Amino acid sequence: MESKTVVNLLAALAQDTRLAIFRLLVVQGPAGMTVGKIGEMLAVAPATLSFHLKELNRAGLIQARQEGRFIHYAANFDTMNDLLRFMTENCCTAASCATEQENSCCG
Amino acid sequence: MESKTVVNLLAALAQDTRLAIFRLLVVQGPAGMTVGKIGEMLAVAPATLSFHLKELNRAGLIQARQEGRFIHYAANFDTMNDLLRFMTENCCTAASCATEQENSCCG
DNA sequence: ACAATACTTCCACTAACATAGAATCATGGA
DNA sequence: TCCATGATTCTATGTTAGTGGAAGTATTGT
Repeated sequence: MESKTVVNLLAALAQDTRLAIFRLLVVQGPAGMTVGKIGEMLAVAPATLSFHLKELNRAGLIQARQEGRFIHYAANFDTMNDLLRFMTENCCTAASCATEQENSCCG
Repeated sequence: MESKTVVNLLAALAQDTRLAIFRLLVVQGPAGMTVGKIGEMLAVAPATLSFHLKELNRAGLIQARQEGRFIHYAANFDTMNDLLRFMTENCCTAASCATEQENSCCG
């Protein structure tokens, strides 16, 4: 995973509303949640919500699935897993920090 | 770990120069590295470097140690560990993602 | 005390981000 | 076809972040 990609992923999550959206979608699992429902749960205006969903989608952290006139967004666990692996390997590996290296959350 | 803290930590790392600084310091271990040396390695102007070091320090990701007229900055592994734990527990926990939950990089 | 070195703060500028009302697009039902 | 609904895009506005030259602070050696 490239350093530039990592920065984009971190930037995507480094915002209150977006982190909240992502955490919400993680709980929902692959089924995801409609834009309207997300907006309702988090009390975010449609335009603002759309903006943040676009950001998360662009980063690859969530993915859209159209169903009729509803759009379901779901967390992309693979991307999150890659990010966590990078962070663990590159940001937490030193003499003082080499006890347990084997991490992995989603296989 | 609070959600607001997490956003601050992610924001601190979501920048090319800062991620590079942190990764560099992680490799150096507790001994850390002087500001001058960091600037030399990454080719960053003094004022810019100082700005980013301040940001990382404010987030709690690095810590300063004065030695004579040199200031050594070292990665704060505890903070990084807490962040990784939060991310694993809150951003990667769903039906489709509950295989191995036990992660931890620095004890 | 003076000069040199190591960093930081100040400042001004530019670019990027966040927000939301209004307009628009797309889908499904009457 | 027309309308209602779900979601996005357009547009405007305010805020925050990143950059680096110049000036300031702190420490060491002479």
